Amino acid sequence: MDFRLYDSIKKEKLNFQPIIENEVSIYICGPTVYDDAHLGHARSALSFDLLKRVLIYLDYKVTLAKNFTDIDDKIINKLSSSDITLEELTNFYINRYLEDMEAIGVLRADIEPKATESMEAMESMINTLLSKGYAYKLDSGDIYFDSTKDTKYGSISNMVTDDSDNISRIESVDGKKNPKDFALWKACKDNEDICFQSTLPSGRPGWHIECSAMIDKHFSGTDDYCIDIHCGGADLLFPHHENEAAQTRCSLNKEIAKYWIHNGFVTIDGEKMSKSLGNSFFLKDALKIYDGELLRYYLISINYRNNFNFSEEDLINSKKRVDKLYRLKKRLYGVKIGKINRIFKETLLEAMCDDLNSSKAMAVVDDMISNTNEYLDKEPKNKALKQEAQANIEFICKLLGIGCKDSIEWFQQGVGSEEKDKIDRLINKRSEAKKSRDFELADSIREELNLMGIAIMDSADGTKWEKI
RNA sequence: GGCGGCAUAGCCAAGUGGCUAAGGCAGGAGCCUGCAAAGCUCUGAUCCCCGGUUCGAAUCCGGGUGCCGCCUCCA
Repeated sequence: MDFRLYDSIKKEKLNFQPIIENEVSIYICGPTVYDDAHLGHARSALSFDLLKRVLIYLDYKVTLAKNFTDIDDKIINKLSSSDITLEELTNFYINRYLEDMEAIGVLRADIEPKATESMEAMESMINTLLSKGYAYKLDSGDIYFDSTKDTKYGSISNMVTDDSDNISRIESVDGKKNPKDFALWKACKDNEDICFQSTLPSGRPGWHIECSAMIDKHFSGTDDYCIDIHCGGADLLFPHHENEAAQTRCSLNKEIAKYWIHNGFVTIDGEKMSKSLGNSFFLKDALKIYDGELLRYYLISINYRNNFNFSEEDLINSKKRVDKLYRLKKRLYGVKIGKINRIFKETLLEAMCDDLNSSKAMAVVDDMISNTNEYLDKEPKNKALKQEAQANIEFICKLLGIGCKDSIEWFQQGVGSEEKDKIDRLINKRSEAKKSRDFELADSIREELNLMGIAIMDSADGTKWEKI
């Protein structure tokens, strides 16, 4: 099955052809770890999690790296107002990030490089750029990349304008040759700076060099490309990815990646979620209210390239949709996993192979759910059908990361054991009332449960309940 | 100012030249049910506006309008 993905540099859907047969190398620009992950981080991680899952099902040997930027001005700023060390701070947020991502079902990366553990690789790349004349050192010790020396600079973002207004918006640095030049290395300004010692002046790396160096360190690639797919948020396209590409091209004489994919933003009230706007919705806060799998479902319900306008109302509507999957799963409770429906599997995979069309994939899932329910309405005891449906749901879980939980627990989240006992007692009481045709009492018990936030539904195998 | 993206039913959202424009939520009707709920069935849009290309366009081109993003750290 062909896998097509939209390359955001070439701006077209391409048939994926790995640089090395049967293998896929993926690099994702990960977070700068100075604060908790927000929904934007979640969406980015989820988009590329789907990418990894699909490629695994296409039988590729996937190696996915996602870095942690653990040295950066923002981290240093945060450090100045506390007593902890850089490592303590960044480890704290790395762990928080990993916990949050696990809660929404993001598979761990195969490689999780940290900038501070890649200093030699950065030093080496900067020295190469200096010796080849692509970089220059200022009196301050800062080292800059000379963007005019790279003839392909601008090929990633198409941002090679030199209008005066643009120039005025870039922080002026004495000695910087061109407005688009960027720092490869920042020398220490005073004793309070966090500095790394090497053959370079005492200092710390610029942001862009990290990714180029880490990719070179962890992937061997081919003569033409370092890796297959480079991923990141759309906001990284310029200047970050342009600069990464330039550094790699000029130091290693090859392109950093064959394909580039970028996820759209999460917006709130139509505006991009960001620290500066103060409209961040932290994942950990969302997880206090909503189940991780529900957040996952909601965030992948539209295609990864679109902007995603977050709304709690839409999230709650998504819950109703996931509930349908779990009601079917509940209907199959205790049935063994059988043989998957081949057409369903292919249709679902095919949707995902079309540039990760998760929206279409969910329509395929919905179709499977209603078909299965329809057949089960007619033949409630068809065991083979139930086993097949179990297998279908198992596949949905593996490919999309949805429907993986226990169906009873899904509907009983947040209900304590004491409350469960009470619910069971009331349901028993109601069943007896029903048996003696005392519908008035039965209905009043149902109303009582309703007020407790519990919905009940009578079925052939007894009364079931759900937390509303 | 430069570069880029988006505009599809009340809402969310697929769709990248061609059968009746996916799917979900909400709404309406029905089946089922003691009544409900759940489940199932049926039910809604000519795709922001104008012009063009084409036998044929939501889909391509040109011009508008509106919204968003990048150009400074950002997933």
